[in-house]
Amino acid sequence: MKILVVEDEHRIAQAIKQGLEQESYAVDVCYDGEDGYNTAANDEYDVIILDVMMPVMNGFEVCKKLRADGNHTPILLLTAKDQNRDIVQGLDTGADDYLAKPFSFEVLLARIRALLRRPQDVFGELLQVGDLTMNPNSHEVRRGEKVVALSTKEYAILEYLLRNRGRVLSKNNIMTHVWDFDAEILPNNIEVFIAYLRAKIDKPFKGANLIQTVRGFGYKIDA
Amino acid sequence: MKILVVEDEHRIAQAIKQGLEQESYAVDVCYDGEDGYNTAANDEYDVIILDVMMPVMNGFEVCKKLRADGNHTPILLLTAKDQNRDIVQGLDTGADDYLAKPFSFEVLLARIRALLRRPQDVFGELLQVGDLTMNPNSHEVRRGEKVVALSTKEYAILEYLLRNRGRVLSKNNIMTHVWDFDAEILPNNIEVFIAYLRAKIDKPFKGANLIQTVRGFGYKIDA
DNA sequence: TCGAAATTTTAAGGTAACTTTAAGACAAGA
DNA sequence: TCTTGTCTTAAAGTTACCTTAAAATTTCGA
Repeated sequence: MKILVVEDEHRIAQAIKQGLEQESYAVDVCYDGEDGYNTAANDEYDVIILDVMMPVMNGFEVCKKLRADGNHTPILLLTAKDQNRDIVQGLDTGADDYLAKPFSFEVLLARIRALLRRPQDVFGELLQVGDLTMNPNSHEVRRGEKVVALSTKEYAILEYLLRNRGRVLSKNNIMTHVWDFDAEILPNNIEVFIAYLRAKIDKPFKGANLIQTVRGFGYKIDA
Repeated sequence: MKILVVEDEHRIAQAIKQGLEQESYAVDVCYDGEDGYNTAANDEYDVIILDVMMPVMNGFEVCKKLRADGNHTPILLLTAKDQNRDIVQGLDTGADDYLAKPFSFEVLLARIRALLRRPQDVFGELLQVGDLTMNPNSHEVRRGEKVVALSTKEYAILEYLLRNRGRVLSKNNIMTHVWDFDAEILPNNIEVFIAYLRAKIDKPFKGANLIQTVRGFGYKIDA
């Protein structure tokens, strides 16, 4: 899967590139609209991520031009928080989805997955460990038969753990994947959320505790 | 991408095979569980599609046996519509996803794509000496079948030894590699940790002692 | 738009696990 | 046998994590 990121802020562009590559996507980066347009026109990508505010040629223009060329690659627009009224315009230019900055990496990943998924895939994939299941489409989490209600952050952390089943994830990993790029939180915050998750998906059930602490390194989920 | 289909109903098996081949997957087919297990065990596949209801050996058994072998290939179970309550059991055996019959081909394709998107390298790297293994991703250390729990420092020292298998490492080497630059510890501290490690990975087991003292020089690990 | 409820964040105290130190016993080599 | 390096043991010191609760923030319905 090949993704093109067009974003003039190097720090953000690099963070996205690095994160996506860790998810084993192939990522190319362009730092302005014109370069982005040329790259997108010459190469085939599975998804294009376009920042709106950019020098030389903004995201809307790039998007419009690509569509005019008959290019149907799914496009995800990145907008600043207070540009919400521009979104309608953005989608009018032929973009498929948008995301307001700042956003967490997990949310970005989820949107990309959604764009890559075909419309027929109504039920989607199922993430599971032992008798714990998560349906990313319906957002439903179950332990055995019982449905478990999770808050946004709880859900995001659990999803991240499940998508890396068996692997130890540091608090830093969790922080950079679940929180906004520029968020600054205490490590203790992660501990608190892990405790919340355990209280909901482990403690009330007889079976093995799925969320495991690996002292000095982080946490992992495994049966 | 290579896919194994294990399904006793020839009509369905052939339909799946044909459809997947049109999507340019390489497809092998087995018509019963035992044959399926043997094929999966001998060949490397990217995804295994397993019918649950099968003669000789059912899908659950095949799945369980493959996982017991340490095979982590993504497995998609096919269940009959009214077997939903078996699903929990199915996922407990280590399957990654399931699909209730009858299903559309598009849904099957989407699920396969989802499975292929998963990070596969979670169980990739494995450090090994004799029957001692360390998985840096899951942080799991085993001697034979037995999982061994190590503290942070114990783990770090063992990892350093394993990455330099057969080479003699001085206490100073270990100190500078495992501790902070400015840490000041006694050489005796290393001896203590080596003793802890031996107590956990050598003493309780019949086989050869893996951690060896080289008097005057340091320690090495070797079979 | 306001207020209540839910969620997220911060903070502090407790605890078990881990690390370090120290001192005496032991073993190998001269 | 003596010296020196290593091993063992236990106690003291430290740290990472967990728990709890209150403060801050966000969400959402009236």
